[in-house]
Amino acid sequence: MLSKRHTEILKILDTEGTVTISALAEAMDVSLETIRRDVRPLVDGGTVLRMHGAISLTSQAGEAPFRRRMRENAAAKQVIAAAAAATVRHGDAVMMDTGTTTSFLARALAGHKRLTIITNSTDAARILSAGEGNRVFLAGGQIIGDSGAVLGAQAVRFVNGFSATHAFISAGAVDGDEVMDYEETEVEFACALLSRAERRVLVTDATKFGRRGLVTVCGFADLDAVFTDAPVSKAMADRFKNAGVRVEIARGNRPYSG
Amino acid sequence: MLSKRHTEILKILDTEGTVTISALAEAMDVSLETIRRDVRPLVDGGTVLRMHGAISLTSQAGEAPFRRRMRENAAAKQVIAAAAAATVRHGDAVMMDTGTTTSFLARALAGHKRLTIITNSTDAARILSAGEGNRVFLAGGQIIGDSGAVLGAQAVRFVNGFSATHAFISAGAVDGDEVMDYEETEVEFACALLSRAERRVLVTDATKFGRRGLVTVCGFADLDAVFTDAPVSKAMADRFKNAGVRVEIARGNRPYSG
DNA sequence: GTAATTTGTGGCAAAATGTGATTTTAGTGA
DNA sequence: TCACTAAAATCACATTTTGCCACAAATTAC
Repeated sequence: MLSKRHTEILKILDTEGTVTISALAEAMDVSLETIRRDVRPLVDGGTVLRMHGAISLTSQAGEAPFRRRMRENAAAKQVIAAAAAATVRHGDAVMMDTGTTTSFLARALAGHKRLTIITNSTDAARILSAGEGNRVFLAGGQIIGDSGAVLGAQAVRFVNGFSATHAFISAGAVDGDEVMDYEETEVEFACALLSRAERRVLVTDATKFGRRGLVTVCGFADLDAVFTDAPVSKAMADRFKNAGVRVEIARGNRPYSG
Repeated sequence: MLSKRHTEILKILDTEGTVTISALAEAMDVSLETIRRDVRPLVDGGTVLRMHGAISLTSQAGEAPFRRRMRENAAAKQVIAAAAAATVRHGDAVMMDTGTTTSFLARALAGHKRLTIITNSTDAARILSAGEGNRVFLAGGQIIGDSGAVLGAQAVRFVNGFSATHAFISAGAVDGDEVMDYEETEVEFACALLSRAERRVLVTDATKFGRRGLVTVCGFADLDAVFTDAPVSKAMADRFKNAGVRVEIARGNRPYSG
C-alpha cells in the first residue's frame, strides 16, 4: 500500500535530488518517526538511498553539474517556466532545446494534454513522455555533456523534419541585441528550432542579461517573446521593443512542494 | 447506478487531485460511512485510488507505470544489474534496450569509465552521459510509452550503424527456449541490438521465467549469457546449457532476503 | 402500506501516528 | 586511535484515526 506521502516524497526527491528527513517531516507536518516509517519500504525496495539524516534517489546518487545548475536560481526558473507554459495550449506542438530553464519548462508543461514535443533534451523528453496524450519526438545522436543534450548534424536534420507552433530556447548570455551561448553545437540546434516554429520564445533568468557569450544564436529580430524574472535595463528593453519582441516579467512565488 | 454524490466526488477529485474521506463527508454533510460506501465502487472500478483516510484519482496521483515497475522487485534487479555490470570493462562498447532492469544496469555502470553506450533508453542515456569519459549514442525518433523508450524503424536503423562488445536486453517473459516480450516495436529493437554485438546477454528477474509473452525476441541459441536472481527450473537450466548459454545467479547482500 | 434501498450508529479490529527511552552512528578533538 | 558528543535511528508503548461489520432508523419506490 502506498500512502499519499509516498508519492509526495518521491516527487520532491525527483526535483530536489536529496532531502533530509527533518525537511520532509516539516514539509508535510508529521513527526520524524512517521517519515522514517514511510521511507523504510522505499529503502528496502531499493528506490531510495539512505544516509544519516537524509535520503536520495538511487538513480541520481552522484551530483552532476547539471543538477547543480538546476538548483541555482531554481525559484526564478520555475516562475519563468510557469509563465511560459501558460502561453501553450492543450494540443500545441512545442519545440525546446536543452537547458536548465527548458527543463523547468518541461515540468511546467506536465499538466498539459495532447502536446507534440520536439526536443533534443532527454530530460524534457522523459518528463513529457509521461504526459497525458503527449507525443514526444527526441532527436537521435550523440549525447554531449551531462545535461542530456543530443547534439550534432543528425539532431539538426531531425528537427528540420518538423514544424511547430512554439519554439522555446534557452540562452547562456544575452548582450547587445543578440542571444548567445557557449557551445557551437548547441547554438546550431537552437537555430534549427527557431527556423521551424511560428512563435519563437527565449526563456532565461535575468542573470544572463548583459553577459557576453561565445557564439551567437540569433538577433532579437528573430524572436517573438522573452520570458524572464526581473526587469531588463532600459536600453535592452528598447532594443527588444524595436525588434518587436514582447518581454514578459514572470512574477509569483508558488510553493515547490505542490 | 451512480448517485449524485458520485459525480460530486469525482468533480472534487478532478480539481483537488486528492481528498480525505472526512473532507468529503463534511462537504456533502453525510456520515463518513456513507462516503466510504460511495467510494467503494469507484475503488473497485479502478477510477480511484484509496489510501488510509483519503482517495485520489488513479490517473493523477498514481505514479507512472514505469516508475512503479522500477519499484517492484527493485532489490533483485539491482543485484542482477550489479552482476552484469561486473562483466563490462572500462572502455567497452555496450548496447542496451529499454526496461526496468536495463535502467538498473545503467546505474550499475555509472562507475565505469570511457564506455561507449548505444541505446534507445532515454533513462539509461541520461544516467550514463554523466559518466567519466563516456560516449553515449541515443536513437532518435518517437518516444513510446512512459518508459522513455525511443522506438520505430528509425531507431533500428540507428543501431545498425554501430557494433558493440556487449548487448544487454531485457525481457517481458521467458518460456520454452524463447525470450519474449509484449510489444513488437520493442522486440524489433532488441533484435537489432543482438545482431550487432559479440556478447549477447539477457538480464531479467526470475519472475519472468515460465511466463508466456506475445512476441518472440530470440531463441536461447541467440544468447551468450543470462543474469537473473534465483535459480531457474531444472528443465530450463538444461535448455540454456544445450544452447550454450551461461546462467549467472546474482546474489547480493540485501536486507531481509531470508 | 409494504418492500427495498439508503443512511446513520456503535462496537470492534486494523492501521497509522506520536512520544519518550535507548541504542547506533557520524563527526570531533585530544 | 580512542573516547566523547550530538544527531539520528530504532524500539516499545500509548493514543488516535480509519475501516469494516451488523443492525437500526429513515427514506424512497411501487
